[in-house]
Amino acid sequence: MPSAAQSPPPRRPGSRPHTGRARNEVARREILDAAMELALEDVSGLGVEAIAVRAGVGKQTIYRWWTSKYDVVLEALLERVRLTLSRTSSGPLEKDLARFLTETFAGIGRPGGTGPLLRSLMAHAQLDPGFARIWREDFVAPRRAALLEIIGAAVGRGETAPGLDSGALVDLVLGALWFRLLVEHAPLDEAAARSIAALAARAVAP
Amino acid sequence: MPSAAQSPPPRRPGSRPHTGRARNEVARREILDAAMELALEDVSGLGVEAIAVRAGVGKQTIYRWWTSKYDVVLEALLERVRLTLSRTSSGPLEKDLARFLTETFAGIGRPGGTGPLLRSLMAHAQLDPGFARIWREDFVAPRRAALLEIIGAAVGRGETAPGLDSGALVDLVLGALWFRLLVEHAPLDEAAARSIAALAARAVAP
Amino acid sequence: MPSAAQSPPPRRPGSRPHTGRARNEVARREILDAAMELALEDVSGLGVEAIAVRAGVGKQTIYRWWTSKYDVVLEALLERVRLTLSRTSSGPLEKDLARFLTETFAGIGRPGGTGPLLRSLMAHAQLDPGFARIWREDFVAPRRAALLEIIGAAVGRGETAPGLDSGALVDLVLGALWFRLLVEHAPLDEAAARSIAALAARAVAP
Amino acid sequence: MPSAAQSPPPRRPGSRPHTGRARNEVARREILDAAMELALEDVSGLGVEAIAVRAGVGKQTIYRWWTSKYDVVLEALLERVRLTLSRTSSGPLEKDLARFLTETFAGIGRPGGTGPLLRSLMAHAQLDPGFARIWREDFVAPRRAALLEIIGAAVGRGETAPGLDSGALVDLVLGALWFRLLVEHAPLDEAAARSIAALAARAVAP
DNA sequence: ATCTAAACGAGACGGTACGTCAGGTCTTGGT
DNA sequence: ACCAAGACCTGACGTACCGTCTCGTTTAGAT
Repeated sequence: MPSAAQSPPPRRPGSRPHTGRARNEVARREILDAAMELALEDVSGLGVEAIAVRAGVGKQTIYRWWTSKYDVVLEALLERVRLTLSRTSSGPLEKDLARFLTETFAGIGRPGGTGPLLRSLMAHAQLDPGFARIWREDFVAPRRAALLEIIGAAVGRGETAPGLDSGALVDLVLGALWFRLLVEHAPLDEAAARSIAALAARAVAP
Repeated sequence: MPSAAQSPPPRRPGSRPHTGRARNEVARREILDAAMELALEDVSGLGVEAIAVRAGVGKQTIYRWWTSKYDVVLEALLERVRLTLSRTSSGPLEKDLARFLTETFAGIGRPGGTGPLLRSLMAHAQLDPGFARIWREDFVAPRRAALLEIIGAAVGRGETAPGLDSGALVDLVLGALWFRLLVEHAPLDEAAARSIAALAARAVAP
Repeated sequence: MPSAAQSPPPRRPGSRPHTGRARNEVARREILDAAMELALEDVSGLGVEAIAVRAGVGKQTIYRWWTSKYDVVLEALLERVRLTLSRTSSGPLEKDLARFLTETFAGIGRPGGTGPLLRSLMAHAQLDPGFARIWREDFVAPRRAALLEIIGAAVGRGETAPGLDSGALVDLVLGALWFRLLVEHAPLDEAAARSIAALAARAVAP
Repeated sequence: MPSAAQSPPPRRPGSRPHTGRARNEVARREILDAAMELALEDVSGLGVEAIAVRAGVGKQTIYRWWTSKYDVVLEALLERVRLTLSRTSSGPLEKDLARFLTETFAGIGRPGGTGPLLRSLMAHAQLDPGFARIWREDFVAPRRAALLEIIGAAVGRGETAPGLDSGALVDLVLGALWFRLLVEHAPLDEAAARSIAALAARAVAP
């Protein structure tokens, strides 16, 4: 089940302006909301059929605009967390990292939080290369970029040793986060955030 | 599809010595081998039916001893990598870590390596809580333990700062590994191993 | 495996005119034809899977409209023999009965005839009360009615003694037919038809 | 699932008198009793596994002596009804027939009677030619013979017309019985017995 | 005001894999 | 050699969900 593009289907710009009935924005909203609701209630109960029924929509209306249920959920997720990325980096690095992680953990771990959803999407990315691409580019990459920005600011403030491999550091931090989320061998609480932030800060200290 | 226990079903030791036909060890081997073969060839083409056919075995014989195809593959994987864990830690820490990561990356990335299989199992653990448990306990935990041992040796050699949160460090290192494996945004090569090892070693240096 | 209703699922007439894709009549035909073919070739090789494959149809499409393979075959049989019932009764009774039996025996005994199929359906009716009902009502009852009509005509012509229990006579005649078909201790040939017709005619003669 | 021989497995008479442990007659009884119990309780719940469990016996012990569960049940049935055949024929024919039918109907229709069992065996005979043979020879044939004897006595008493096809008459009578048992469109009560007997007697009257 | 192409709710369709079930055979260790 | 237990192979079953394909209806923009 390859998945390739997201929401708006490819429409060559120069073709014809438009004809026929316009897309029903209400249906789009209903679908996204239904998908997110179902995902938060019980990820395993998420299916195109279920989304369609809850949204009061035909299955084809979903397949017309998305290539799979995961594309739907990802789009819903992206809308929901669009403004969540706090990029303020007032320094020092350890504090910025701790804040970043604490905020992220909060959004994930809160009851009704996005944790199960994120896990499910990451899981699907392992099975569907097409989805893996948009998952990587639209969800993971921005979060890596946000962390890179925080680290870059620290570099600018001269808080770091020279020759730092920022990319690797980002992977250490985000990796720890995801690893704990996916394996559930340790909690994602504030203590964890502080521990990880402290280690990461020490790793780059001059 | 909940998954709970692994291969040998719970048989209280004191109950009865045994009666009836004994388990066919050949069949067990054939099943595990078939599962591993199929998984390495094409993880997505892995199904109970396919395993049964290739192993020359009835489906029921698989369901009698395992709860899902993932239990089978996990057991096969565990047998295959049982002795892979190199726990030698001659120090210094950075070198030990680099070796650990390099070896691990090699087993994963080699053509015909276990990378796709690991990804698929990690993915399934997100969907099946029962499998998640045995995955965590039988596969992930031993690898965390191996790393903890390496770090513990470094502590013993006095290479580390006091007050180190070893668990968090393990999660940074393994997390980075898994994060790159799952998201595929960066290669798992020797340079990556060295980068990660260097950062980790710095993070704990006194 | 209870079986309850036949082909068209109950749709209350006043509810809704219809929505969604209409039933595919071609598929219906293919299924019935495939079922009948398979049944005539080898009743024991009849299975939902086989029907589906030969009809070029998904199994679900069969289960959507019928409750079991026997419902399918019965419907196919009913279509095939719909007009087989010769109800002409020119008298005298013995001749009419002989003709009725001869024709029936021919349809049953002919190579590629419905004999094995009828036996299989009668057998299944013993195991599935739901199927027994439609079998009785849709297949057996019409044949009893046809015989009753023949006998009724003879009564009208004054060929019979008063106080005749027509139902019992029908059961004697059809019973003899089925008994021989099911037990196979004696042939179903024209001589048999004449013997049975003669005895039945004598039984009701004034 | 062809079924061929009944209880005692083919043992060439001249071979060896006997060696090894003797057949466990208790097990045989337990098996037959368990089979009959299950058959009378709920024919559909009858299976080799179930019989074995209730008899406290291994499945193999059943398959060693019988070829299928139906052979078992048939043997149990034959033991149970061995002496049921009342062959007294004091005349006149109509009365003898009525008595024969009434007694048979009673054994079948009584709650806990053999009706469902007979139906199930007749059904199985349609699916298994091997069983059909022993069913015909060991169960049906004796009952036909009993009726033939009754009719033969009537012939001897000069109650019948010349040129009577006794076989056909038997099939009319037993056929009516079986037809009503298998299709259940009419009761098997005393009135039915009298109706059938009356018609049959008239059919052969001089 | 009409025409027309597209979107829509509904739901039937072909397909794949699943997990279950019963039948009949084979093997173990004990009697 | 028999037995109870129970693992084994086989093959069909009925279910679930997927993604596609009609239906007949609705709606917006072009004419």
